[in-house]
Amino acid sequence: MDGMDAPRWLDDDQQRAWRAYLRMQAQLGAALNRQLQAACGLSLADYDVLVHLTDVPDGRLRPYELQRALEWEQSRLSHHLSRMQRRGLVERQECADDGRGAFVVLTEAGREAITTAAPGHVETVRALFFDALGPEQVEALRQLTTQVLARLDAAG
Amino acid sequence: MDGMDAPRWLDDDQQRAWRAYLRMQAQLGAALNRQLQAACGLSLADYDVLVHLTDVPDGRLRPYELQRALEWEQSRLSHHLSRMQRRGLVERQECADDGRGAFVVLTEAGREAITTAAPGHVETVRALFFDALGPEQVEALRQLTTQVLARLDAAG
DNA sequence: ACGGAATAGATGACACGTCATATAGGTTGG
DNA sequence: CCAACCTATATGACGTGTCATCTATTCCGT
Repeated sequence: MDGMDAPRWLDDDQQRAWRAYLRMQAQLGAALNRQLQAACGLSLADYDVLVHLTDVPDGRLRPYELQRALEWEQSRLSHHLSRMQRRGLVERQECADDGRGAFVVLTEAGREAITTAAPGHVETVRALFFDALGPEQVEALRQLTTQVLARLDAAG
Repeated sequence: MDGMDAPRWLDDDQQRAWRAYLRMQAQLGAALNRQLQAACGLSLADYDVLVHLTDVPDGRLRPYELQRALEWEQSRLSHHLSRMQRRGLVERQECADDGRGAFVVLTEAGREAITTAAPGHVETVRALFFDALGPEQVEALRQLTTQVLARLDAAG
């Protein structure tokens, strides 16, 4: 799959685009993380977990459902839930239907954290990202990322 | 800076674009990391460090220069260099001019690793990313990421 | 009913990142 | 000259991510 013979490099336009993308990706992620951390002590990962739990009746999901929704590795989720449990953001419950299974449940503290966090986070995403772009650019980005995702899915 | 009153949510187009971006960002990064790891036991971070060292005469830089080039936190670089040193990819040398200072030097193993890794890595970037896009899309991406970067720099 | 395969989840080891702090050497105004 | 300060770098603690592996169930074909 790799041992190529004549390495085709990226052309100048591709280089520029790639570098800019990598820089933006790193800085944007860092900025969003800092904002969330400062505003309410959550990480982006915490935020994503809490959003998914909030979106569901009873704030309660099987870990494997959460895993598929987040597209995380199983052990990443398991470790992360342990840490969030330690901080009181979620709880684990046994699952009556399936002896192997469990439930992750949003606690009151968890629900409050995400409720507090969401407006500021969305505002930051807008301020740092969408406010810099016109609607055509947003559409172009959606289109282009979707195409790359299709490619990634195809590659497995 | 955050405690907004009436939270303005993202509109549907923005939501779609944002979700697609986050998904692509995560999956692309993971795929590139896996490829590098499988092909030559390097991480993306290793790769970036080695590229910068390769681009310079003697393969030798002061850590603070490397830090600014990579836009990494200082302690991240220091820790990472320690790990790379342990694996024999770089060495540390004392700096005669400045008693506090040091040099990071590419070892032979380091130079060989990056030489081996680069073609496959570039090929993967092309295969997973640029092959999915037309030239106008590449230009649109460059433009859009550059605008966001300007915004991020301004927010500092 | 049973034995093997698949599924749900947890865990330990270890790489990676960040924050706060430590150390030591330069720089400079008085 | 030297005290206050700034710069270069390292480190320890701790949160995060991955891989390999372990356990307990459930499922399924015979």
